[in-house]
Amino acid sequence: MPATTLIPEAFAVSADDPTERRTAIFTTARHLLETQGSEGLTMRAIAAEMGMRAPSLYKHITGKREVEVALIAQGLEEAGTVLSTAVSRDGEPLMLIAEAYRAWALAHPHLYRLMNDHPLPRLDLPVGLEDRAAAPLLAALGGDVDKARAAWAFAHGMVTLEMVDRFPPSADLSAAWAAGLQGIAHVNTRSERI
Amino acid sequence: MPATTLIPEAFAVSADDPTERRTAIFTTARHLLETQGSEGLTMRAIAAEMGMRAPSLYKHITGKREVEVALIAQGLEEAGTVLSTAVSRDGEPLMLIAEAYRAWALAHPHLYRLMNDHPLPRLDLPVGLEDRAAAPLLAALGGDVDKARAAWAFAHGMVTLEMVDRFPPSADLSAAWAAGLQGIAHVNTRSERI
DNA sequence: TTGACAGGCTAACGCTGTTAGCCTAGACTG
DNA sequence: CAGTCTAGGCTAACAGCGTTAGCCTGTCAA
Repeated sequence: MPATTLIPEAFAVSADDPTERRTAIFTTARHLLETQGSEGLTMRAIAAEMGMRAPSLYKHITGKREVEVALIAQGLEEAGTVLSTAVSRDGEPLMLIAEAYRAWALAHPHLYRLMNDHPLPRLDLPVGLEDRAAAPLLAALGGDVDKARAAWAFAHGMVTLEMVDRFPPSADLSAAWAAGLQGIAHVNTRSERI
Repeated sequence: MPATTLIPEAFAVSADDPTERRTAIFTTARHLLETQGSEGLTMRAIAAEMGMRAPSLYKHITGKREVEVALIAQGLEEAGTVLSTAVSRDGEPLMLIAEAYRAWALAHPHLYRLMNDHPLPRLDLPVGLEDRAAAPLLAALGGDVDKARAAWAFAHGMVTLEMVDRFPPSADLSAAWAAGLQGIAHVNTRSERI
């Protein structure tokens, strides 16, 4: 339903473009998720925020899952960008990545959980998106995938445990981060495996 | 309602003890959680499994949260025991703990998630339970709390990422575990902080 | 002018946790 | 022994969830 069929649909983003309503749904959903958490992300709430009723959303999307997948893709995109930007600054790449990872996760805890608490909808995600988000970390560790996985798991663990308030208020988290990152960065993975 | 008031309630665990029905509810809930996951853990399902209706459960418990808290306490207790037992075997304590942690988590993924995806209900948990579960790891790292937190976060991250199928099937997880644990065990936390 | 249809709407279904209120069998008391 | 109390079942119902069916209306094309 572009105004004119001369313009291919993919480029016909105009005021009454059908994808605009979808985008608005995703934007509203993102706002709800960030401000109210996953419990506040309901179809009725999205619709209400847009001045309509929940069933009408289904004229534009197939279901709630599609909204979640869109937010997950958004999150991966943003996280990848944030990490790429981080390594371009002055300092030790691994530390810069870790700081950026933690900061982004804690700034968007609900989105982070939505992204990481369940298997990725890989079939519905842009190809390469997952790898793109992981690339800076892998590069910072010299392409050592074992170290990269260990560092990722460590960061993910630190962030999620912090989110669920699992460390005592007195805990020196900087020290824990340092212990984990330095250890993983400096260990000789080759010799360990012989 | 003990048969005789001569016996203090806390010790009057008999066939018609009111706590028995509660225990049965928790046992049923545990079974449902393990076999069907958290989605299968519904009040109606628990009741059905016990041959009754959901509202009747509320004669014995205050709500679903109490069931969850009981399962979380159960899980912490079991995990603590498993880790304590692990270090008593032959081998490097940290490795033994890691293997036991991973094995237990993967054997009870739904319970593990229930325990770790949200803040602990500390006020409703037996005192010392949390510390008891953490003690073996802290001991294995010579009482270094920073290393212990790092190792815990690493293990938690590895396990949760594995659970949500985040590593490619080709990933050598043993190598990633080794990289993380060796690194954290051998890093000099003191010098890092100066 | 007429027909198609995009995109709203209401009603409703089955699910969730939970509450209110009823009923009955057994136990305890006068 | 009769009467009362109550533990512990029950049904009905509520609000909220995602979702579907079916209706209606304004806009646009032929």
